[in-house]
Formats: sequence, structure tokens, C-alpha cells
Amino acid sequence: MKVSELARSAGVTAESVRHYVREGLLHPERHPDNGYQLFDRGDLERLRFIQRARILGFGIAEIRDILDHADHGDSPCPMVRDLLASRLPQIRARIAELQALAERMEQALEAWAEMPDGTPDGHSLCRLIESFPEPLNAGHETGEETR
Amino acid sequence: MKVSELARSAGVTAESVRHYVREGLLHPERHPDNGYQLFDRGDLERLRFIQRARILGFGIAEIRDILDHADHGDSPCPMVRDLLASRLPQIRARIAELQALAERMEQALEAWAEMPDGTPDGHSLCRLIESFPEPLNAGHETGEETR
DNA sequence: TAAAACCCTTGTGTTACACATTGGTCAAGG
DNA sequence: CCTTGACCAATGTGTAACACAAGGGTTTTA
Repeated sequence: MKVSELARSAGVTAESVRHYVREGLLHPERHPDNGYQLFDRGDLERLRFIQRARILGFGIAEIRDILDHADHGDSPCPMVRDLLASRLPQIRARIAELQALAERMEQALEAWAEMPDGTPDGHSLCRLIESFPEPLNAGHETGEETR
Repeated sequence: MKVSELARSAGVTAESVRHYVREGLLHPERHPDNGYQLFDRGDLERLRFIQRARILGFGIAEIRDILDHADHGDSPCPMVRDLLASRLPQIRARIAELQALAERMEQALEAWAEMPDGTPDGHSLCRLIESFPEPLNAGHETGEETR
């Protein structure tokens, strides 16, 4: 199989396939004459494996580790469990952030529904935005840490 | 005020301030002798405005547009409403994606609790991941579009 | 045989900064 | 006066996972 054929079989773009090759997730042979990448069934399975892992939230580097372990005959499963378990709370945190953002946006739109627009003067750029509460820790810092 | 002073006053890093300058959100004067950036009260207000806009989910380029409009005497408020209103559904979609991801992760961890690890053989890299349902549109594409 | 369809490699863009590097500048103490 | 530490500037790199364009060779097909 050539790049596009493999890509079609798995439902991804040829670009993605090339990207995975560049990143060392797939190791195709090369046609000796023209240098084309040649994939086999194993590569297709491997690509489907990659897709599943991506769906589960694994990053490219993590998937490379997983595949490398498996290629060396080591079971990657414990690593897989650990990675997933440690990433889950991060995802939840990200969701919470975005929900807070969505709420701020909604609240703003709601509050702005009854506010006039106004033209910027020396004191105000856009009262809509300026009507919004000040960012919390502004003025004098102590030792905060975000993220 | 110099960079660090402005940054401290607003509770951001000096790097962020320099970034905003590079991106054209702040236009400090320059000390004629040493080239240092010199900010005034207006810049501090402007920076606080930027912070509020960031909290509301606006990107740097959007904030630049907003500020430019205001600098030209045009009210940016209608633009602000529109941007916010059009971005909200995108945020909601992103939240839904992440929630689906979190659910997949949880479901996987749950299902894997009772599965053995196993060593990779010729047919399986990691049964945990392979036990996961196949990605939907794989095999023959028609004309999909993600995002 | 010529165009259409693919292939290759390399480089750039995407987001909002963080961080490192190199080198100049300033304020306080000895 | 000089050193030292804190700060400044400009530039380049890295981040995640590709998308896209460019320039040029190859294969397939009508």
C-alpha cells in the first residue's frame, strides 16, 4: 500500500500518515526504485491502534512510547492505565475551565443586552468589557501559580 | 513605568507585556537614551482591558481589532457582542468534545479494571486499547468534514 | 503521449506566551 | 570607580498535531 491507500483504509488524511511516519509511529519500507513508502496489513492495524489511542486522548509522543514498548516485547498496558488515569483529572480541569469561560460569556451577553454601546472616549474603550469584574490577583503579587 | 513595573501592576509577567507590545496591543514610548519601553497610566488601563477581554475568551488578534477600532473613535461594542455570541457555541462544542473524551477514558478504565495486561504478540499490541470500539468512519470515505 | 493523480521533501502557519541567549543599562554598596 | 545584581532589549526556539503550499519526480490513465 502507498500512503494514500493506507490513509483511505483508515479514514485519515495522507498528511496524517506522513506525520505519523515522521514521528516514528509507523516504519514503512521504501520502494527501492522511487522511494515511495510501502505499508502492509500490519501497518494498517497499527494505524487503527493509533486512532483508538488518539480517541482516548493519548498524545503522539505517548503513543510512540506505547508502540516502542510493544515492539520490544514489553507489555505497555500498565503504562497505558497510568497515563489514562493521570490525564483524566487534567481533562476534567480543562472542562471546568471552559465551563467557567462559557458562563462568563453568557453572563456578559446577558448583562450587555440592556447596555448601550457608546463611543470610546478618553476614559472608556468599550464599557461592555470594562463593566466586567477586574481580574482577581492584580496589583501586588505574592507567589501565585497558575496551571 | 518600565515593563516589569507595568507587569507587576497588572499581575502578569513581563513576557506577556512584551508579547502584547510585539502584537501591537500596547504602544509604549521609548526612552530616547536607552530604548526602554515607557508606559503610562493609560497603558495600565489598556492592559487591564486586555485582561478582561482575555478572560472573556477573546484572542490576541481580536483584541487588537477591538483596540484599533476604539483608537479610531469607532465603538467596538457591536463587534464585541458579535464575537462573543459567535464564539460561545464553539466553546460549548469544545466542552462537549472534552466531556465525550472524559467519558471514553472513564469507560476504558472501568472496563480495563478486570482485564489482564498480556504481552504483545504478533496480533495484539495492547488488548486494553484494542478492546476499544473502532473509530467510526474508517474504511471508505465519502465526503466528511471535521471541525 | 500528455494530463491527471500521486509521490517525495522541506518549510511555514496555527495560539499565547515561556524560556534561553547574548549583550547593553542602571542603581547601590564598597 | 568599580563591581554586582537586577533589569532591559532583541532574537530565536519550543509547544500539539497536523494542514497547506511549493518545487519537482513518478505513475497511471485516457
